[in-house]
Amino acid sequence: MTPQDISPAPDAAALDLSPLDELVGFNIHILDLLMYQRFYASFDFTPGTFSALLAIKLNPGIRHGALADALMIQRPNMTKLINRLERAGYVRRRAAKDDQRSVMLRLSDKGAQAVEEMRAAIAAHEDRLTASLTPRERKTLRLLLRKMIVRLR
Amino acid sequence: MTPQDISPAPDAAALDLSPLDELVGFNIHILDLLMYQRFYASFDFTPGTFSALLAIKLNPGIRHGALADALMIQRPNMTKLINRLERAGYVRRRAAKDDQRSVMLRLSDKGAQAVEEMRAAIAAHEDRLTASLTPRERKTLRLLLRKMIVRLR
DNA sequence: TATTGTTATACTCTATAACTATA
DNA sequence: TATAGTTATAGAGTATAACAATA
Repeated sequence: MTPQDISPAPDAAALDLSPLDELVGFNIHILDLLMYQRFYASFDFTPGTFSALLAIKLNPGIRHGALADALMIQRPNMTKLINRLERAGYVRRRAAKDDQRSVMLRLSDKGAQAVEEMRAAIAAHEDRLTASLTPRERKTLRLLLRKMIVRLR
Repeated sequence: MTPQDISPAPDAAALDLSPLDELVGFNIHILDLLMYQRFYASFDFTPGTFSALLAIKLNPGIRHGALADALMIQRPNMTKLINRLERAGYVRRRAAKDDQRSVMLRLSDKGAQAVEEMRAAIAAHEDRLTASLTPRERKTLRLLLRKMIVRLR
């Protein structure tokens, strides 16, 4: 009989995950899951819907493919997302004048209004989620995340 | 004809995503996707496999449910993961003496050896992924991520 | 009656290949 | 021949409900 057979199994509070906690990748993943849970609990639209609408608003005429690349969504999946947004009356498709293969995206008035309402709600939500950080820490976090993203893109 | 109809559609390099880039949640999600891509390109095991094996190694006798909670994997999905690891000869299940419903998990010798090999490879991988940060920045990033996680858990 | 783990199943998200129409 | 977007489909990951065994 080894000491392992005697010592009681650790409960959730006493778990040792320290080597995992030191991995940036593990923490990024856990935090992504936590933030998604909060998002879905707070809104009746998805993060993808919001970011697509906002990106189209900021970049009217953006090409379908450029939007997919920016949000890291594959083109076939972006097609389905845009289909939903078009059926909901938020987004309009138009063929590009200079390249008939390309699809240019823009918001309808209804879409523009919807995204502004979302933005206000998202800003308040973001404040709640980052409440454990000071404004300076929030800025530092965004900066470090951006630095890694730019390098890995 | 509005100015939007005239101005060329922005290309990928000229996209304005600044309001999204200021959201911690958006950056966390993009970085999680990027790090997953790199992980899958570098290893023939999944992040979930590695973190489960390491957590069991660090906490021999950990309960099935406690492991699921720690890694934020639902119990039915954890069952499938442990099934695979048990079939591969890495993990052993044993009923807890004090509660016959509970399943205690521990690594086989083969599992313990496998996870040590993974750890070395993962450490080198983590170094490459965070190469854009100084050691001090890496520490700051982990600290800020942990701070948010502890609050949101 | 509640909890642990499992089973069965459905659902979402994502990935791959093939197709069209343009270039 | 290559590219943009679409379609169809398959696969992985995840979520939900119900069940058996135990508390």
